[in-house]
Amino acid sequence: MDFLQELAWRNMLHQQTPGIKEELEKGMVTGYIGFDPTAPSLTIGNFVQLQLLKLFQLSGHQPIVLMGGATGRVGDPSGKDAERQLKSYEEIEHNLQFQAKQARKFLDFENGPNKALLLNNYDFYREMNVLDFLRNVGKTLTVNYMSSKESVKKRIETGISFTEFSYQLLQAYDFQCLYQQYNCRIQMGGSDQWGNITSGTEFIRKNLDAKAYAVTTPLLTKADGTKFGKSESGNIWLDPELTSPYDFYQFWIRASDADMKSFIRYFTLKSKEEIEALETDFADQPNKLKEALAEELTTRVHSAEALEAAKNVSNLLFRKVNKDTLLSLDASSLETVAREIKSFEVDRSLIEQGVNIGDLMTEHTNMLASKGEVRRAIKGNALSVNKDKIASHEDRVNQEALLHGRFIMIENGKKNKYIVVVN
RNA sequence: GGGGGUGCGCCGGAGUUGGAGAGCCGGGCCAGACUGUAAAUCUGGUGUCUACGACUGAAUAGGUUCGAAUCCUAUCACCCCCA
Repeated sequence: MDFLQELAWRNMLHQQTPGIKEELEKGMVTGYIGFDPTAPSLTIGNFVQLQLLKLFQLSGHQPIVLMGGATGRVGDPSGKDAERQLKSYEEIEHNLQFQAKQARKFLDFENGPNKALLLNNYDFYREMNVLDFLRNVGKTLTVNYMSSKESVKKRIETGISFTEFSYQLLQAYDFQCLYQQYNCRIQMGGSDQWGNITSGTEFIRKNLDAKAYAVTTPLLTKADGTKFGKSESGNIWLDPELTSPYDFYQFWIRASDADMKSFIRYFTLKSKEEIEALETDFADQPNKLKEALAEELTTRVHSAEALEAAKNVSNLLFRKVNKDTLLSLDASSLETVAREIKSFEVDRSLIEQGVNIGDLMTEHTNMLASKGEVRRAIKGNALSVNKDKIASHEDRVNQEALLHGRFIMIENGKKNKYIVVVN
């Protein structure tokens, strides 16, 4: 596999520095991508970067995952129109541990001369004091050069702290350290990182009198212009506690047709031939492509078992949708559904006494935020209990609604489904 | 340090010369219909509640007034000009 060709046909090649093709053809090269631990988990946005490292490794090169223990403490101004809120050291350390664990799943850290490495850039600064920094790092670039970077220019009007302004120095020095300590020649990333990355190649050129290279991928955008990686309910995380495997699977199934063309090439490890075959069928069977994508990614990010559960639940909830099939489900199937979708536990006595539908959905669970929302949903014919539409906000739910003596399925519209579990 | 301005719904805009605001337009978002769990289109909705009604609401806290988003005082945030 040729790394650059692979990126090219996947439409993942945005910018590259000259000479990189020749460098990669010489043999195994080491390259890295940095990840700042500003969130408790990686997202599918970060997954694109992991995918890039994966393809790099599959091409016979050595990937480095560089966790931003240092840079995360400072904050990258790229793509932000306002100053970031600093995270506490404890939070950053906690996030870093979690993200590092996640990243380990996607690359081969065990075998071969090109086995992946996981490093923390805090190690580069542990022994450094502020004077060392100013003399050894800060002297490399002029403020003029740094100010010409897009990430800084955009903030000149609205303001940028010295802290965030310095960020590119840290990232550039990272690259220099990796070059010296690990012979790392390439830095990759999203196209928004181009400025930071080229600061790094500049460092290596000036301080080491050596040549380093950069490759970036186009930032993934959605057909409707909204940011990739966010659903209406927020980020899509790789952590199953934050985004359940079912929700993760559903994210791909529900994706817009128009986005499929880029998604399928960005996210799967399928061969060019397989992808082209799927794309040919796409017009007739758009859902087949979405399923293929959802299946591969759910397996890779979670597991085969998680995919199985997510698919089962999806089938139960979307394929066979009438009341009879719901009633025919056995208790263990419902148990599975309750684990995968949002479920709420309530006291048995509550249901035995009979509870108002609005109270149940707001006070006793938090399916909806207010009773006004419950009324509006009922008015819009959106609410149902066990597949029976709710006609009035005065309706009550009692033990007759219990399936197998302990489950109630409540739906708000086609997509928002909840299970109430009685105990 | 001095002077001026702005601040209401998730966002953008319009409007309010002390006299009716849960309140205009657009976007977003939610739901319904149609579909394929997609898009487009059409329809309804988008502060809270014990709901044909009531309550809260114009940055925050006070004040003047029969009546305040509008006037006054203080505070906060942002913007502009001068130094």
